[in-house]
Amino acid sequence: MSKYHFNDIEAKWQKHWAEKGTFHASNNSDLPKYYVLDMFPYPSGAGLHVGHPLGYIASDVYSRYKRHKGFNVLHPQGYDSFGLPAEQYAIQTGQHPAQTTQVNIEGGVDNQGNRIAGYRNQLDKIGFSFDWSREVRTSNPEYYKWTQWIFTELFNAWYNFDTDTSEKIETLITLFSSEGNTKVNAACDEGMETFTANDWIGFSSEKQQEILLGYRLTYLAETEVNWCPELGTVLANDEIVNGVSERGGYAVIRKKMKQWSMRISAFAERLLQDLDTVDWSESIKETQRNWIGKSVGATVEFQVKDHDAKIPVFTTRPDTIFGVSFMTLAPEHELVAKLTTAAQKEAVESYVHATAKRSERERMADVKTISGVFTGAFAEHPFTKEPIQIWIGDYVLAGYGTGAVMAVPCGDQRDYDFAKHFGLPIPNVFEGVDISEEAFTDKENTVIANSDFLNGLKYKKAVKLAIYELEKIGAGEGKTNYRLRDAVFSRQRYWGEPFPVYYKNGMPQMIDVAHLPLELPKIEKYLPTETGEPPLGRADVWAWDTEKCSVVSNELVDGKTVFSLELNTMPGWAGSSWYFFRYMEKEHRSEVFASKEAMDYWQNVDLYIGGSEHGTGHLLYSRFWVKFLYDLQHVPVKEPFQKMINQGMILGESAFVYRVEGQNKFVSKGKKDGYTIQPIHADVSMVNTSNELDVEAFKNWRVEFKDAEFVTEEDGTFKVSREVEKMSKSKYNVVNPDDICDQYGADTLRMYEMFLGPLEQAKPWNTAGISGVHSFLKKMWRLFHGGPDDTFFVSDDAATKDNLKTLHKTIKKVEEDIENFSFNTSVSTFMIAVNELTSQKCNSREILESLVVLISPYAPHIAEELWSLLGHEQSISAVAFPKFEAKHLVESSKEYPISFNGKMRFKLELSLDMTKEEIEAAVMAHEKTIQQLDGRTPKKVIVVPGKIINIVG
RNA sequence: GCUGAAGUGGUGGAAUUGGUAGACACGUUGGACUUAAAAUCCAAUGUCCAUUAGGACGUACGGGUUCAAGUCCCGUCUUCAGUACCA
Repeated sequence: MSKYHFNDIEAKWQKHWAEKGTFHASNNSDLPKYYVLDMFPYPSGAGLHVGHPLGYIASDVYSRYKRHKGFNVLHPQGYDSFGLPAEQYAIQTGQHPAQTTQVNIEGGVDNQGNRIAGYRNQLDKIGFSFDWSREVRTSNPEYYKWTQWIFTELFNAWYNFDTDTSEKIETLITLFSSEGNTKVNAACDEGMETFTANDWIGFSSEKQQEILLGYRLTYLAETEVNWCPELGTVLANDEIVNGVSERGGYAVIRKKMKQWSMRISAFAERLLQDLDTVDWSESIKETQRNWIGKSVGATVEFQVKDHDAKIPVFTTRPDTIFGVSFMTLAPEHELVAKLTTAAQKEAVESYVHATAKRSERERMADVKTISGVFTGAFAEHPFTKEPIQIWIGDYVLAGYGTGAVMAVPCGDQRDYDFAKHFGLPIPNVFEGVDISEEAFTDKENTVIANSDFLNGLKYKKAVKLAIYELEKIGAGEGKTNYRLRDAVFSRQRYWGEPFPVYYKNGMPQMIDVAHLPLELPKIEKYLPTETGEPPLGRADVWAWDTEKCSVVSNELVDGKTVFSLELNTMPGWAGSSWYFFRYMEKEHRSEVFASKEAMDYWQNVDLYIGGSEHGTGHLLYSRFWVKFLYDLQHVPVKEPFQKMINQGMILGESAFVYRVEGQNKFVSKGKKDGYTIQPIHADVSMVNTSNELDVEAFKNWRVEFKDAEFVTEEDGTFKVSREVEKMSKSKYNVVNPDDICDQYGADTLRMYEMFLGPLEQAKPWNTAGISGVHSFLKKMWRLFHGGPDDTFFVSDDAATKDNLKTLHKTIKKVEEDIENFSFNTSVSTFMIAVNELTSQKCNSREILESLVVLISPYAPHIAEELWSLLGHEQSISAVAFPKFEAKHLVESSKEYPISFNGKMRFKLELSLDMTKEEIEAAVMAHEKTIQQLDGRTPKKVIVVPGKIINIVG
């Protein structure tokens, strides 16, 4: 073989790696461990486009590099295989989602006759060093058994704020029976009643269960949820974008439903603090901080006049307490109905009704409009005892803080606007500040005035004293508030994990791990039932027999030993919140979710690569579960992902043809002037690298284009215009990696994706540019094929000085680049190395062997092939990375740039042994210097040995 | 509005600590080889002026620090991403 037959080479080595299990990681190795993880994909029927593998290629380069560096590398892959598309496909076609999912992963033909390549086949073509023996699919019962188990563990736990850990529910029960709940500092539902030990012992079992539910880390509660009627399910906050569903863009309304929730809010402070312990980008940490939304301030209680009620509010500005001139409640606030006077009743009710009717989106759309109604009631200022009007207004959100605010118009712009609009007083509590135009919100320059004991104090001191005084009179206390809400965990869907829950007398009961997994039942249709129950409501065999410990027919439900099972399923993020532990275990997967030995060895993910779009969902939920599992000593780590890199999106270059408005006529890009045109997408596969459209193919693309007229350029070609957009099927700009592999090879694809630009940056894909990388690989191949008739040839002669210099500068640069995830620049470095070695006519074994190892993380197939041609029998994958030796880069002279006033004018080769004075003398004596100076005497000469010479004057 | 990131040739991008701006590629132009094509190779390619020698300008814009600024400082603009009546 003398030509570079990449297709043969790549198929050969991919087969070899699979057969030999080359990349299977060992769970007991003396080598240091390194765990590299990709965010696992949802296997959609559309298959991979060239944007998807970018992160996988980067992580694969790093994994292979780490193996060369002597690490035992775990680099697994799997599928986040529960999800909406498979279910919607099931609704349309009746095909079971499990079947669709399998075809999408393994390839085949779906029941609509579409040929599906299959994720696994597509991934295999790219030559990843994944350890497939540890594959995970979240929809496999063997896997979701443990997702269900974690759910039951959360159910059987509570959060103790005194020790700041999750504890077993038994410890809480013990506390309740010995001292009631008055001293317990736990995360619990709002408005939890207080009781003594005697009360507790006297409660019925149902009552006790109900109370415990208010403390459990996953709990059932009537909550106001984001209901999406089109999708027929509730959505979590992070599944809603701009007030509509992230998937499909459907309207979302507020609705009260009984739902499972996760008490993630208990972990808010730890989720925030531990961000400092991980090596993530500042922007993604910031996204998480915003989402957690910590704010420090105080709660203040306002006594309502003539009522036995207090209204608690949260404020970050207790220092402005004397600036309160009214209060505003959210229209949904529970006290509204009670407080409203008869005179205001009608106005208040119509306002409440009107806001309830508006969707989230409408409410967001006009934040500018100020609206509100006076309730007629008054509260009392805690210090001055002055009466304060109580209003309602939709600028106050029911879901944040206490759903009520103390309005300080002089210090808050929204309160200010509200006061101006309704003619309410605006007292000024700031010294020397003009508030006739707008509120004064700056904290730094605050000096408090007109505020009794706070007068003359600056912000920080005033806050402290205000809280102290509030606590003294029992009207408030210091308090930290978080924006992070508990996460709704129920979905009214079929294709998700069933809850391991049955109901006895209306109270939820967990199924013991010994009887898990609780597998999804078979149903005929994947739609909600006619009575509005979730799809599982259609199952006939969906009841739990507590004696047989198995699922039985619904007909057997008797309320004594056989009970109804939960009809909701878990959300998409359940399975992805712990999958990184599952990969660690390969031996006893049905017995444990991951063994202690495996977890002690692998610890956490050293490098996690994936998109930044999971900043608030997946990354927050998995951190929460890991902290919980850590508290119960199920896992040895507090954080799942030590270092994270977020790869940028690869964008597509869409092709547009211009259609003349109202006619079946298209004009080429250069001819469009004078026409009223409308751009439409053409499939990029019909356009060549010079932007010429294959007109015949275009005519055949759509029936309506068959007889279209085409106005071409002078040379007869028809040109499209290009625009960079997100890669998507609907924009006809998708490039399939399979095609690139067939045409140029996986090694070319891998190197080109790395060469495109910095990993974390968004960048457009341009197939035309791939030829540069491809010719580079061919050129490298030729370096090893300098024998007669281009046969393989390397010599055992000693390497020249130049050869060694090229090699070692390459080792140094490539090593630094990989460590810094600067993969694009190392591809350039390889090109420079091969260009140099080619012109040096290098065929030295010593040099070429090292070169092959250097490049093998990037282009593993060609590296394996050349390695075996060099006479090695073992795979190159574990060969030691070449060692950099600085001695080969030592220079005796330097070509100095000579600048005049900072501008480089000429270069001069000088010995590096020379002193500053000698250099200066040599430069000043040079004829070009004399010519440049033109008789002037320089004011100053800067000599930086080894760097530069600058002559000033 | 707030937060974060970024603005460099026709294009993707490089310049890791202030020290030769535009590495490495794509594209374009010209040439070699070939009956031809493909493949390969060679040369040119920031803009402007100049026949050459050479010169002026040049890293979003305006200032500043420095012998020297894409890089540091101040101000402005633009783009992208996240988030938003958060009290």
